[in-house]
Amino acid sequence: MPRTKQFDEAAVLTKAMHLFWEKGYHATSVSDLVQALGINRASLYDTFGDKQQLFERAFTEYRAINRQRIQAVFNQHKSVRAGLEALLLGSLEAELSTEQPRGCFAVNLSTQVSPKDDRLTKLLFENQRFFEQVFADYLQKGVKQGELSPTKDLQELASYLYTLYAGTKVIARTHPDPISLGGIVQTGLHVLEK
Amino acid sequence: MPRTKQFDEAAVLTKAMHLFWEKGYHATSVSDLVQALGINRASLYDTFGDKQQLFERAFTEYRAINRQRIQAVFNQHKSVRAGLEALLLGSLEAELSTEQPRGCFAVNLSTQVSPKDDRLTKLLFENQRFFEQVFADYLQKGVKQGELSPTKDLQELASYLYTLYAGTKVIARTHPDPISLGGIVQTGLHVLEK
DNA sequence: ACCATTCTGGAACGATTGGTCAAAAACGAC
DNA sequence: GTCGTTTTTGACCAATCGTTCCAGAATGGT
Repeated sequence: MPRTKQFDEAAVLTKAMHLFWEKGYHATSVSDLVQALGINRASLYDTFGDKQQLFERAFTEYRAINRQRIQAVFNQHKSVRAGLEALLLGSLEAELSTEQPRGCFAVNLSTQVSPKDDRLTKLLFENQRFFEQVFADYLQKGVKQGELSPTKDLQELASYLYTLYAGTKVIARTHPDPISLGGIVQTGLHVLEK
Repeated sequence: MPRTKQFDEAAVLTKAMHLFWEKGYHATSVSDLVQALGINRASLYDTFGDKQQLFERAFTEYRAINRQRIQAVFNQHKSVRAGLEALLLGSLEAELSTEQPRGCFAVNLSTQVSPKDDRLTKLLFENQRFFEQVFADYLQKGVKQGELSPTKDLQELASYLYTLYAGTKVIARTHPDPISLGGIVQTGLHVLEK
């Protein structure tokens, strides 16, 4: 009966994601959001509830996008080593583009959330475990292909790769130098060798 | 003529450091500080200027302490590999103690500071470069001892080690599991092998 | 044309933010 | 003790925070 939605909710959510991603939760005010999203203050509260809920939806959105992106990169490469390189180096190129905030939303959040905040801490840990599993599955493919030695502890290797990923994301925020980061990735991936 | 200082400025600064370290800049209010430091609001402003200056002094304090700690660990171990293990694993034990905030103040700050904040970004990059140099010097010692192959690019290795350090500090914040982290460190240090 | 509903602009809410000020209390020198 | 200086104190400031509300403009279905 009534009128249709005026604004694209998904597009607005993406804008919110970028803001929170770049500035973090506390440094992003509702006024900042209203201005950046281009919708009215009341519409924001009507659509998303409150700041906290908007933040969580934005983060959830990020997780979905990031998951999709990583799996796409993996599927594009037959060689596991090449896939991991592409993931770590390809996302580094993204750091240099101005359209996207630097670093990884989830990694940023890990250092911003209080360890006492059980809800978000748990969410972050689940996120970490999920990506470790994605890494582990991908490594398993490498073993089957004969690219990786079957004697390796894949779970441990996967945890290590996530740590390496997080580390590169941290230093990419303050100094996204492709040359330096490229060397780091090459060094870090030496552990894949038999 | 005047009177002597009423409170221990260094001790107060340490408390401020812990607060900022744990909660970050924006999430720490001046009221939080006043309560935690045990001094009056006006005394805080009289002694440290404003919130920003207090934060920078607290971070500077952290850098000094952390630098001292790292160099002390290195000096305690003849083997470079053992020294690096002790640094990465030893500080992990610190994560479990409740007296100290989790993670690394500098790493946390890297993901919290806006890349547009030239002042702090530069400070963080200097901090990174400094530790990379400490790592490189230590690795050099390993080469002289015959522990490391002289063919290695020590600067690149040092950058990698800082990245590994940062990564472990990130995941230590949400899930400081010594077993998992121990495995990650062992895996990450395989790159030291000739 | 009308109604239902959604969005807009703005004002206003109490709470909290970072920061200030004048007065009082605490001290060292004499 | 008394004076002079400085720290400490608690009240206080304007600004901003997240949030709510409402009257009117805008729009789609019937």
